[in-house]
Amino acid sequence: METKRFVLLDIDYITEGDKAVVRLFGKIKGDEEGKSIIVLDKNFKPYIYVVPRDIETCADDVSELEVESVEWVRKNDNGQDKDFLKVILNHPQDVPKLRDIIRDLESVEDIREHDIPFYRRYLVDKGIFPMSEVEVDGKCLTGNDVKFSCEEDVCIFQMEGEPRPLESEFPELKILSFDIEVRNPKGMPQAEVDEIIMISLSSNQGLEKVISTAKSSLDFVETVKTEARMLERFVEIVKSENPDLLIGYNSDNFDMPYIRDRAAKLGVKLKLGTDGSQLKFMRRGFANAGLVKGRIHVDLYLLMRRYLTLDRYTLERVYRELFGEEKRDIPGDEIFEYWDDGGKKLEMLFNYSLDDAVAVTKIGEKMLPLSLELTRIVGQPFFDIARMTTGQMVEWYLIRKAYEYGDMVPNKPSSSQYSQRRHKKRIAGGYVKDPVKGLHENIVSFDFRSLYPSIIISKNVSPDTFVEECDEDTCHIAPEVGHKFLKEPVGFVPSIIGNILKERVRIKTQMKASENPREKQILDVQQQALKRLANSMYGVYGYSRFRWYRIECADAVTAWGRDFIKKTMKKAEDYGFKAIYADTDGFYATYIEDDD
DNA sequence: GGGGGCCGGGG
DNA sequence: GTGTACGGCCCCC
Repeated sequence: METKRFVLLDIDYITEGDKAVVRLFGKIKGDEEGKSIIVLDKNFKPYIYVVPRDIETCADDVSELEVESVEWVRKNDNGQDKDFLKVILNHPQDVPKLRDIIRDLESVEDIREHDIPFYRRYLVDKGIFPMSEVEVDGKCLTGNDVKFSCEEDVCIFQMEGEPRPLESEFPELKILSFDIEVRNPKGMPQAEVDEIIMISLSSNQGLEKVISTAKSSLDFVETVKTEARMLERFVEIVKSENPDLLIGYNSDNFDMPYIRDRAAKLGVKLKLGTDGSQLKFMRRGFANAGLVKGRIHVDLYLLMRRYLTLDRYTLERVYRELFGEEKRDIPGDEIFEYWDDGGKKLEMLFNYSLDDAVAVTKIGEKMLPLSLELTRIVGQPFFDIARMTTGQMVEWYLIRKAYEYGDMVPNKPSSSQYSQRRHKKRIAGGYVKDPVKGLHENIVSFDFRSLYPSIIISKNVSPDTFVEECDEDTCHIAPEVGHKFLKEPVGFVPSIIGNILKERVRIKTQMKASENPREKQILDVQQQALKRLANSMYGVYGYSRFRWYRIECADAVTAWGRDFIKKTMKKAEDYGFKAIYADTDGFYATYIEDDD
């Protein structure tokens, strides 16, 4: 038996025979530092919970079906302990196959936790976190024992027992950015006819390169004979650089699909994965996501839309916002002219293209740490986190916490519940005072951005403490709307926000005490991530798609918020401030100086 | 006023 | 993949 320690980069599962095998993709720590590893776990089974009408009949009925086994469990469901059946299935794909049959059984009232992807279930149940270190016992496999074709220098490891999470430093990650240019003389590029003319690459460890079919005296340009060869070189460089993160700008929507289409046309295999697999795509609603196994493809465009508030999100605009300097730009419809020119203008095009890749690396270095910390806190793969809304992150964080607390996760709304929620009269939002016109001096701002989390904690606003009938002794009663929340016990969401805020205070203290600048910086990002999470937590009550949706909770929080902001403004006026403008989580006031 | 359709980024 | 998901704006009735 051997032990391996690695940074968990990604996770998925494959099927061997009729069994699911979980694969943990990582980068080894300690001996063999930096080498890629794929850890196989054959011993995790999918399951769902069943709410029985009559538990014994129900257990019999379910056992008749093609299931692995049935267990009786007791779990807390929205504040009450109840009996459930845990139905363990043979394969993850049996879940969608069998859940409707199970739900329709006469002895079954409902099914729960039936739509949690297998790899996410694994991360939650095993208590391990992507971008953190994990330790496993087991043995190395040779190529013949492995069912997928893999590069020979990747360690394939058969796990035995349980993975162990380790307290770990923030890992040093290798970033490789890429950007393609296309010769499109007419309209937007069409992969059917418009060739890729260059691929630019930039890493956070100094690589700066442009691969192209054109010759150049510029030393960062590598010339290849054909476009097919260019794509092959791209794959070779990705493999030899072996980055943890592959990043682009709008690459989910443009670069990745374009590379795929051209490669298909030219007969080039894009074996970019550490397991030797080809570039894949995942449907994600309105956008597909480019997937490279064992590395994490991140599209910065999506992240910038989330983190920055701008009128536009072009690479140039984002770069200017973050670094305060202009980046040169060639309009897309002129690129072919620069290419065809072959001289000075082509040289400009090479520089521009490399600049784009370098800018992506710089933006990534600045903006990725926050998402990486959120990954370590929420505990879902970085690939997913980078494509989630904050609301979804909150939900997955709560799912993990529900498991830790022994709580049953609420179901997602059915489509009819969803449209009911959407059509309910919108709740009153934050307090808004229209601005007083004019130019004001001596402005002070009062910021209550953390107001909602504090209200949720102090008023114990949670779906499991919400009650219809109650008096002021045992309940907090919201102003205006009158919703009631038990003072005791502490609700699920208030308890979690309380822990987040406590943890944040601990990290801030540690940060202030730290002498190490790198550590200080990491701790600072950690506390920012916790703040973000705490401040987004309120959203789960008011967003119609969420499992913990409870409009009365959202309604009560904003009611207490308005109450609080108005009282504070009143207080401020007593001290000589005059409110000019207020909106939800803060207000601006001028200080009226005494004339005497 | 609310439902449907389109767009964002990329070249 | 234990899927199929955004939010803002414009137009139109």
